[in-house]
Amino acid sequence: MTTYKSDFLNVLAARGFIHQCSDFEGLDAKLAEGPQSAYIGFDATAQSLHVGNLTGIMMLYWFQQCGHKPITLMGGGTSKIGDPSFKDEQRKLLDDATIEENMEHIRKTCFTQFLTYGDGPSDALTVNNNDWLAELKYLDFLRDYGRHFTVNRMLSFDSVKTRLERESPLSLLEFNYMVMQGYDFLELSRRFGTILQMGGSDQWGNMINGVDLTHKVDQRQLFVLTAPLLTTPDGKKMGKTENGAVWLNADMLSPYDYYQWWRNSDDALVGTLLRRFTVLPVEEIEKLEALKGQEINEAKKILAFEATRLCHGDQAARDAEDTARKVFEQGGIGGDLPTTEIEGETTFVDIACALGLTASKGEARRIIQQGGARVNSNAISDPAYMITPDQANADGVVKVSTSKKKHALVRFKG
RNA sequence: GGAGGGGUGGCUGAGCGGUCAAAAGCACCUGACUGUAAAUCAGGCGACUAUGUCUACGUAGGUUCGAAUCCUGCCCCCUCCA
Repeated sequence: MTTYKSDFLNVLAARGFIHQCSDFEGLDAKLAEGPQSAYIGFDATAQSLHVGNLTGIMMLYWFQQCGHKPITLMGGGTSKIGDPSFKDEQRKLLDDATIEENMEHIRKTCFTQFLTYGDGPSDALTVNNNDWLAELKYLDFLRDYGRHFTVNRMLSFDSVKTRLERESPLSLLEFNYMVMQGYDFLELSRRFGTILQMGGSDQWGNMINGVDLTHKVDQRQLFVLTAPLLTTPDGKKMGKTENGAVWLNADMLSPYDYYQWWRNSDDALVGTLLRRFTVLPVEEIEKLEALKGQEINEAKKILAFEATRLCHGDQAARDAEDTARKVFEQGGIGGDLPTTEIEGETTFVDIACALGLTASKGEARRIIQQGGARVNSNAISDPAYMITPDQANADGVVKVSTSKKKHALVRFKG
């Protein structure tokens, strides 16, 4: 493995974050000189970020750990456009209020868990690109910056090509996304002396535009660094659960579910995930990923615990781990399981639906027929099965399950 | 503005008057095998007050005993022409 002069690149290399860089030597030299600032852009299209964004957050985390200043750029302005990269369809446009609300929520619930914000030299900073994008004058912008972008080149990016090949319309608005993103980098370099933009490898095209633009306009050298996209061994994108994205915000995905998501990762990925999403020393990770067969479960437990700890804190991680152990290793009940209170008896079908274990009553019935339904760990087969107070344990709780992995609790009032 | 093609379930994509809640594939769900993994295999996959009812094939109407399928208006997309 190549050894760099800068701590940051060494850490990133050791932890599998490096895919491409516009200029390794140049960047390495800059970083070795002293504290620098780098940024990553985040969409404000939802109330929370998800594991897909976690690679970027971890890069900023290490950047800060190495004494540099990370900047989280919220795409308040660009979210009004929507990144068309590799998408088939035009995205829905969001209104300003929603974007504003999303940004605030993301900053509070996601970033502050991983980064230290403040005014110090290596404290993190959040900026909103709407601050400068919203004020651009169309004609001035075209004359000053538009002339540096050739359509010939813009058309050559893969992100655009997919759209064109599918004969799926790409509006001028969306086509401008990469121009805006390029301009962001220029703006940050002017405002904060930012020299580096990081991101996933799919962002390479968008990112490199900022380097070119700044070089042409300000004659300054900036850098981009991309991380390999996280994929399953068969090449699919990672980051989905049965209910959608793996959110970082506890309101949208409970720490227990978050823990479980990591706990269930693919064997082949455990090493990669440990490197990327925990802060355990690399030597320790090497030992863990050497485990074979069944033993690899131990590595997964550590992965799940550490990843949950980073995102939700020590206590939440312990609780999640505790619940998982009780439920899966002892066939019992844990406090982190979703719970609902009812009065009197109800059908299994109704309660499974109310708890969100199934999407509809029909699905609940189907699961009973298929043998996935359990009450207090005993399989049931009657579609009209009733949950009654006398099934409750000493704590007044009944466990209902709709598969081997989906459990919830029902508590009786009184 | 003109000519032609097209809009079908989460996606791809068949159907082109009844047997269509709509083929097939992907995705997803449950089970079996395992190790809370992968692969494989079996089954499932609109909703509900459930042998029935309701909603669904861009949208609004019409023809018909009966329409995703035929007709008309409107909206949107693609290709070409002006």
